[in-house]
Amino acid sequence: MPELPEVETVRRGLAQAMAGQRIVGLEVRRDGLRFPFPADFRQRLQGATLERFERRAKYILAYTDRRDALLIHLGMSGRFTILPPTGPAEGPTTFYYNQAQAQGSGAHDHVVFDLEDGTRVIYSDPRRFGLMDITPAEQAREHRLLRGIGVEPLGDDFTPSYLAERFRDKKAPLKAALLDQRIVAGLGNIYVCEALFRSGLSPERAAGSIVRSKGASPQVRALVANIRTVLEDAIAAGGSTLRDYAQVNGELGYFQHRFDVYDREGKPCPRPGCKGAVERIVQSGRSTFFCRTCQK
DNA sequence: AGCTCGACCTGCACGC
DNA sequence: TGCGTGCAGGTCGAGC
Repeated sequence: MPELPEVETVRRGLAQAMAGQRIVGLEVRRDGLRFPFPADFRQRLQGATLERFERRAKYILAYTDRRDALLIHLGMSGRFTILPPTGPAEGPTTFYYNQAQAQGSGAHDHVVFDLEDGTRVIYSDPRRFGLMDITPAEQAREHRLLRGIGVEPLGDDFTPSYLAERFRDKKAPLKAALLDQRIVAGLGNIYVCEALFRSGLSPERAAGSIVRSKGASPQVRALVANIRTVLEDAIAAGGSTLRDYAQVNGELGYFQHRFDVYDREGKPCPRPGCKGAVERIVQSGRSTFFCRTCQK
């Protein structure tokens, strides 16, 4: 699922449902996801109050009143489902989580949080590429998985001169360079394709080739601007969808979004006046979608 | 040092 | 219907 905009949408949804609340029950149904859960994982979270939710790259950091941070990555297929209490309409202490039953499955529900107000939050992840870890809050941003990650593309440090510096002399194709989390944090396969399309840049082109000897070229500037807007647009779409969608079935993360090129192989190029078609190629083992006519 | 690729998992869409 | 194949929004670490 998740690239930066989806993770940000999930972060906001979790904060809305969980911040300020105590975890009164925590069920951990397997040994781990991508990595084993720490031995004291459950003990450190059970009874703790969740204070605030941050995002770094595609990671979510949930800080507790015990000076811990719960580190979460959704991998490819991680999802959170929020089930508001539907009781106690039918009884003083009974809460019905019938939405979960309506959705069936549950086979991949790995971690279940029960909060003091009766909300239940379920993490499910069929492929189990996601991860959760618990770490002291002060060191959370220096966690081994976060150390070395590049700048936030929506932050002040993501500038044309930064990108030019990191791309200079780089022979890897633009596609691979933008997927490299050590350079820019949070881009994934979809938004790299989309940002390159908006910029009119070929994903096959060497990253260093858009850098002028002096520094940031117009192409670098355009790419930086387009990366920002493609992410902001997606967050806006997720945010607007979040309200309705989360009310319908409690799920956070996926939302309806139109892409210009991603997963549109063979379709006409959406650029007005362009006669080209969207092409699919494979770069470092992953699909790239682009229009050869307008992306140079 | 920089880059590519396999590995980690399950589910789903497709063609035969 | 069943089976094999290829594909999926990520990323770590081995190996060139």
